[in-house]
Amino acid sequence: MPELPEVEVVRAGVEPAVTGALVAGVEIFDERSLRRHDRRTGSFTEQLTGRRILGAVRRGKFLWLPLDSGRALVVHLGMSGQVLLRTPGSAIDRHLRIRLCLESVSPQVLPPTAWPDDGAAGELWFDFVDQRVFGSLVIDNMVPTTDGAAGGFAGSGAGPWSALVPSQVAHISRDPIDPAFSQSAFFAGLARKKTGIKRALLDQTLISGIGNIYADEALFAAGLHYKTPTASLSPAQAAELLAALRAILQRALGEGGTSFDSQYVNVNGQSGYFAHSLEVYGRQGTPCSRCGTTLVRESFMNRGSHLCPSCQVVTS
DNA sequence: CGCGATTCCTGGTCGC
DNA sequence: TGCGACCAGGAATCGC
Repeated sequence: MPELPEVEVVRAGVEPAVTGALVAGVEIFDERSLRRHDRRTGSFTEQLTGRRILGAVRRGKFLWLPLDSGRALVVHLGMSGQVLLRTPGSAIDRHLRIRLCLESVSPQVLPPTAWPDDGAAGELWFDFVDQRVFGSLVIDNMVPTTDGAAGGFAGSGAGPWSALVPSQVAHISRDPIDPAFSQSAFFAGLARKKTGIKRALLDQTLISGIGNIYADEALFAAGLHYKTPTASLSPAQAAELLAALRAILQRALGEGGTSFDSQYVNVNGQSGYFAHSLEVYGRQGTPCSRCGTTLVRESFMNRGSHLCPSCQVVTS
């Protein structure tokens, strides 16, 4: 389940390989991965073929590649999406949905597993692989950010596209490790909403990049029950929750993200290690690391919520 | 207007 | 052993 750390691993992996590359061709193996593309502005293939990629940017779980046309290729991994960089001639993945054929890529910026060892220098496959087809690729127009800051995290890249964001991403809030994230707006939003804290964390409009795994982990770290009304949080509790979110996202990022199986991998097909560091997610039936109480898994919002019934109780 | 339920989708797993 | 039911969940959309 790719969340912010997993998407950032993908962004950092593709950035050096795609920046400056020319899209020489597009192969569509499954139209469902283009479900969110608005065809009224032109076909996906027409708007991508012949364009040059200028960088790789991420906000929350959304990734986009600005194009020299002024638009951007927006990538969302959904539940099971992967981006794999491959040398032409590699075996076809079972769940390959869309392939971009890239040209004029300097061999020295390719990941080691994509180094060409024959006459294919400068050519690279950008494979969008997605088993459950919840992810999507779209070509979108760019709009200015409301605060004038960068649209998202772009690594070492910058350009005229920096203070722009794809229109399909504009309604998503900044994520908590974005330098332009507004703490005051986050706290004000918590005070204004009339809903439970986990629902607010998963709703990407107040804060972005958080999914089911890191929501459960952060709520455990902050000692909060998932149903705690957002408006009931004290300033100290809200600050502690935000600090917990940042700490967990940064730690997961440092470990290459969370992988349970081959469903989430980096652009070279390798798994991250954060699954070993999870305190509550998937650990129902085992003792809480803080108090020893048996952890439980409850059904909430049609998904699992993992928590310690002693450390995490509704306070109001 | 905003919250919360529904929908999209596949493959692994479980029970009969 | 085989087959059907069920579960995992990000985010747009719809209904109330």
